[in-house]
Amino acid sequence: MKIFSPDDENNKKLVDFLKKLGLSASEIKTVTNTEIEFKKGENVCKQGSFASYIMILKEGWLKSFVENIHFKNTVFKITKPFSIIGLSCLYGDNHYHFGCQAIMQSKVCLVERTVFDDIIRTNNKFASEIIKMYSNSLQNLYDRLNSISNKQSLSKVCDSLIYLSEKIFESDVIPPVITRRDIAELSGLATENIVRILAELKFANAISVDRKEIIILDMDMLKRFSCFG
Amino acid sequence: MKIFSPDDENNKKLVDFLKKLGLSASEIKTVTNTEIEFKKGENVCKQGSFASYIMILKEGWLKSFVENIHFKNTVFKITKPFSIIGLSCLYGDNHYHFGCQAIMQSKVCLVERTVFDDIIRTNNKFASEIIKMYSNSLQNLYDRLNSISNKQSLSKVCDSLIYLSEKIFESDVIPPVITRRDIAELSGLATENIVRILAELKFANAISVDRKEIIILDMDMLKRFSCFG
DNA sequence: ACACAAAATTGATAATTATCAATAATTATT
DNA sequence: AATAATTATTGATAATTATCAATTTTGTGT
Repeated sequence: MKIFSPDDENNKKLVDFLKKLGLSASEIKTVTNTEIEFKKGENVCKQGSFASYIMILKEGWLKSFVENIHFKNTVFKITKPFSIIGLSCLYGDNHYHFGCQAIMQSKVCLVERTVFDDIIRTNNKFASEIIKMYSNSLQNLYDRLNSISNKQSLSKVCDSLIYLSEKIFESDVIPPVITRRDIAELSGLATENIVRILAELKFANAISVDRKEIIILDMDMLKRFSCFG
Repeated sequence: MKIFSPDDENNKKLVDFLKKLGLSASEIKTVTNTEIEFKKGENVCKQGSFASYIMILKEGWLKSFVENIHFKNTVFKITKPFSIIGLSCLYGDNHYHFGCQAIMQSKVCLVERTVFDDIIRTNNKFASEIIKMYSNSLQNLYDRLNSISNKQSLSKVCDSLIYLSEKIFESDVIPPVITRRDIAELSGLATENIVRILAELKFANAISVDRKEIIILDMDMLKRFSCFG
């Protein structure tokens, strides 16, 4: 799978994405006006800080997480192009309730919250598409919460692998951009446990591992482990 | 605080609530048309089942949770009148990703998903209010996830008490309708732990306990414990 | 008020997962 | 290509929380 596309091709894809959401040419211009680049590891937004922007990921990969004061993170979403980040801040208490970090070099369009809000209020089709995203975000969060809160470590890791494969990369291959630590944070476990459980899954022929790349060989097995709890 | 109101007063409050969301008189009639009563402990919706309805809680109290196959539940929300349940099912895969149960006798208005969707598409003010609810739901879920995934038991219980006091009952008093088990499910812990931790908090004079009623005496202390992780 | 059922409580123990420490492998930098 | 820095891996141990069993308290229905 291609993780990186040249800029012009990427621009076109972004515009296509926004068109499908029902934005007009001028609205597209507005929301793609400000583009910021983030290096791997940089914070895209910081939990607790004032939420000025809604963001659109144009290029690269991000992870979104909740963090406690001891900097233990739980990742609830891996974000691929083209996705909108920060919808939960559109209304409410105006602060980010999560943090977001680039897991590789990424480009993000910043849209002022008020601008985004104006478009929603005047563009019905767009509002409707945004509501779909909210629905999906909630469903994803329920699934993550269920995995992290109600299951044991093997099932949690299987859930993370299924999530990455089916929802994010849409491939049997989970590329090296995802580290053991990312999987740990996604599963709510310590990194050392991930290593051990991946070794078990490899031994059971459910996955193969080549350096940091993970290939899912037996999705049914992962799903059985996931269900077992 | 009053948990139960006579029917006529309640009808008026429900209509007021819906008016504030921007619904017209005829729309209000549509969404309050079908009213169902649930006994304490009854399922209002079942995780995994087909999502036909969006629901409006008219009277009583509900808890929403994610459940695994061994019936271990994690509660992520206590619902009071007047709240909308099931917005996450408005689009997406058409199944409930959570379960919902009455924790006391409750009355719920059922609104067909398609009907709800139609109103959103035609009523801008309502759509905007619904988006606010989505934002709040996401923010609440991030907070719950952070508590359940990143903290230790004392902090988790404090978070649950703070949530119940500030967001749900808007009072220092957490009434007996909330059981030890509810707090356990809300905190992602076993009931026995809740008993022990409540005893600790009582000993520290952070709360007082009279049978099932919990009174918060020192909210600052709870918040310090919550932050500590 | 009585009997039954449900919920809360307490103590003891087991299971699970995190942490720590040390090393190996991989990736990034000069 | 060499070196530094990060990430992955392994084993041993500690900490946390769940589970189990027994008892008490509280709530419900007749």
